[in-house]
Amino acid sequence: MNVHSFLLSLSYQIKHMVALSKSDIKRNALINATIKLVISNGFHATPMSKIAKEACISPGTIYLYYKNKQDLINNVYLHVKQKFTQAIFQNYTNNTPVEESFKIIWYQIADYRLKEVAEALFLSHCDNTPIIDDESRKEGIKHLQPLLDLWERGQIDGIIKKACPYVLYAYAVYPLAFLINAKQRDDYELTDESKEQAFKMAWDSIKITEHKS
Amino acid sequence: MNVHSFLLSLSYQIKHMVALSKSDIKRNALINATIKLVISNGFHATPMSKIAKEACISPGTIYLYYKNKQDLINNVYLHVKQKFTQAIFQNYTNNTPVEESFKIIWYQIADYRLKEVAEALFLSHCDNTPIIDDESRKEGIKHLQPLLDLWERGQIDGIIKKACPYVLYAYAVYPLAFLINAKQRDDYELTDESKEQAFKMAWDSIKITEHKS
DNA sequence: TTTTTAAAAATGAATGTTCATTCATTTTTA
DNA sequence: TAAAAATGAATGAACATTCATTTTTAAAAA
Repeated sequence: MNVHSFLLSLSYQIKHMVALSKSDIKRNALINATIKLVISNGFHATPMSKIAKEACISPGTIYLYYKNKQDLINNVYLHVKQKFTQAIFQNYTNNTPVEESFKIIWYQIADYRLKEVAEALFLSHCDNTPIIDDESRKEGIKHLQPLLDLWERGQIDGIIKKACPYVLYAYAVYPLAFLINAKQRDDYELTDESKEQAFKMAWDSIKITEHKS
Repeated sequence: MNVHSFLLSLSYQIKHMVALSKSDIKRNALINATIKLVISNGFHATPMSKIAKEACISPGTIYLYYKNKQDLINNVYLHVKQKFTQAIFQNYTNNTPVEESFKIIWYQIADYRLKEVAEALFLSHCDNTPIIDDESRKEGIKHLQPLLDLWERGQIDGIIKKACPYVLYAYAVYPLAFLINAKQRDDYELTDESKEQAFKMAWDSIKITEHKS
């Protein structure tokens, strides 16, 4: 590849990046503004005008991207949910032993929530509140399938308790949301050590306990 | 006790009940209306006029009982929180063995949430949302002290893991909130059997695992 | 017991503000 | 230079809160 064609392809790539960005930059700014304001004020207490200001665009522009306020929040929810599930399954392959797989996914969840605190709070907010349409909410749950499959595999192997996915999720994953919330609101600190401890507790709760013979 | 004095005391009691009720009936109607509407619409999407209508009083009357909308929600939150903690510790005495004590309290929590579904959803809503003032929120946490003390006792006895109260709470109590939410929203059913299973998972997560010798 | 009366409680229409959404105009793009 | 994108002031609806008026209460007087 000579210099000329390299520069040509580079300029094309940059142009293409910019072209992609055009509206995507705005869309991202909008999403982040929504998340930020919703977690600190609540959805209905956050005016569109403030979201617009935070995203450095005009209120009218929001309506070029989303039909209305409800459509905005549904889409932001789905976007975050997708990013979340994308992040947590990235290192997972389904031929790894169950406990190790679970550990990998669990740590991905913990690390995602610790890194993307705002998004984590936003998800908690949406999941405990009637602001999201039922349809979008159902859509958001689907993405967890690989984890449910993993649990089923564990159950077949006699490693994981025969509880339904809701119960397993409640003990193995949901507590993390509480810890992140506490970390934000109170003075609780989630160190590497307590993360390890929290994982052990998650695993202890869903694994089948071996009895002393 | 003769008939006369019986009737006298009865009329006194009724009068006293009615006397107590006067504003208490309204206050209760107001609280229940708020809970009902907040869990189905969210706080900021619930107008005072609707709360008033649901409680069968006039919008203006609310302001005789509460300073403003924020004051109303703070008070409802504290009221429910108090009722909750009152309910869950009612059979607890601190000279019962740790595991049994925990089981008693845990089942009280589960049963309260199953019976008072609206209140349970309301608490989830408030605890994951910025609608409650920090001050009221802090006030609401205090009431859990007996449970924290129990855990400390368990830690001293070497029965319960040496995790901080936040972590213990996240695994031993918080998952119940998820299960109740799921029960409401989805088709998940919480039977006596799965309740037992959930308790076992809660206990398995916080107890110290004995190693095979 | 019935009537009177002043205080307390409750009412709901009116007020002023906030906000979602629109659209005529301006700016940017290619 | 025409089409596309963005703007932000204007509109109308919704809502929290107020307060002049009405209703209820219960104690005092008849």
